Amino acid sequence: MNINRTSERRLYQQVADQIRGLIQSGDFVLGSRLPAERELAQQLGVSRPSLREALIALEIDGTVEIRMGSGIYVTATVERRALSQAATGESAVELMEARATVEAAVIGLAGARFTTATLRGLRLTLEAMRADIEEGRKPLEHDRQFHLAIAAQTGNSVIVRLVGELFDERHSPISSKFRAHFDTPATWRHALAEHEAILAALEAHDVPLAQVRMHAHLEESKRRWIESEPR
Amino acid sequence: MNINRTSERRLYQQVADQIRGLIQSGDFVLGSRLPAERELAQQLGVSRPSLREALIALEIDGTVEIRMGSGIYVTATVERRALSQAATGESAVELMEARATVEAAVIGLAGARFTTATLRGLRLTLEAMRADIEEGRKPLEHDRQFHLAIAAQTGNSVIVRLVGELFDERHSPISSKFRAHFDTPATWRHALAEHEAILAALEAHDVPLAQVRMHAHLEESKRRWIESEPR
DNA sequence: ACGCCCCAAGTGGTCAAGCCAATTTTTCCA
DNA sequence: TGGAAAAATTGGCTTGACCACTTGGGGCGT
Repeated sequence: MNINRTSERRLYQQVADQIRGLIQSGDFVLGSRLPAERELAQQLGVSRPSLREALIALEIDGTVEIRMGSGIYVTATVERRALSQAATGESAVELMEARATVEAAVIGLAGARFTTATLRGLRLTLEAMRADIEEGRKPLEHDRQFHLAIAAQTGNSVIVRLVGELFDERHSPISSKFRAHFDTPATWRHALAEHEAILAALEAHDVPLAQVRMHAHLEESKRRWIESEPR
Repeated sequence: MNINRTSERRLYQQVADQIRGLIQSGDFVLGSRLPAERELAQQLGVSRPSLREALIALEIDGTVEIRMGSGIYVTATVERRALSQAATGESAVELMEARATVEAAVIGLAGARFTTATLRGLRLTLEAMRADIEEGRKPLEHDRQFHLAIAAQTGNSVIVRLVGELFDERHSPISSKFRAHFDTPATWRHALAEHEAILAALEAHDVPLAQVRMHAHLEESKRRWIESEPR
């Protein structure tokens, strides 16, 4: 049907999205049973193992429930999940503003506690981030490590957990899935430059400047994220 | 290896958990490449298609990154997620210090946005809190309402959620169980007086003073909590 | 006529084997 | 010694087969 074999996305992702689209359009109704695997695979023009991979993705995100011997049942619709998100009223804007507020306060608390050794650790994290970018890898892990290392300087594991959770909400694979081209080497390079500016302020022991720069970094990250939202 | 073929869980879920366990135990290191699909399938005693289904689950939850022709790379560890869930590793001290940090930042953001009407609403909340105390009721709900009303002035529902979650952790039934006599009318009256001081600063439109007083309030609340800890 | 049991068909679960495409490594030649 | 090409290794996807569970229909007994 509509599988783009030249796409960089994995086939299971395309097939899963296609099924979500069929559910959203009403072709597959909430609570109803989908066509059997063999038939659905044929309809979508893929093999049964590939369809099964797509169904796993749909099972994980709660769209379908799979019952051996019985069938595949629609348990959630894209609209319902969108509604659920709308009900909490949380958006990317609010998440990033919350992060900016929290992490600016955190770096304010942590800023005076950095030593030469811990600053050096931050430096190494940024160098690892740079190496990731240059070698074509997503520097997500080292990005996260940078934010958590700053939070860790507070010596407060609740703060570390909060910063980690907020970071993960920003980067959850499920939320990122809807933004095909968001994180590019160019955007990662911007993020790295902003991290460098934060580190420079910490190295200068200028905590207020570090706060301003952390806040600016997260505002910029918000802007990059929002600009990539499909409209 | 350790696949339970009588288990009701799907094979891919068991295999995915097994791989998470290997990552957590250090057999597979963050950033490193896993054994190739064919080898890993053999090691775990499952077929390659079954392993691939497990890898999809791990890709979706961010544990691994899969690169065609290159390999499967560990991008997240279970330890970090375990750390994220650690309630036992966190103390009352850390929770209250985290609250102080976050809520001082929040009132800094919210402070300039109060109007006469919203300040009046805060006043009514404090009067309800006083009535609770005088009538022998725990003013917990109005205490919470006071903190959330301030957070609500930011217009950011993520911030409201964070403040609410941190408040609830402070007052969760499980954590409160260990402190049979912590909250007394005397301690509540102290808390109320501190809330009054915060409100006075907001009424004077003195946001920095409101921040200092919110911070002091939560430090005092920490002290009251810790003094009641059984030793 | 209704209820129960058994069997067959239809369903998902897992596997083996093969081939294609991308990446990495090794080898060969200039 | 370095670069290019070939080979090996990697993941991606397919075909086909068999196993296990569920459901529905038919037949038999009360």
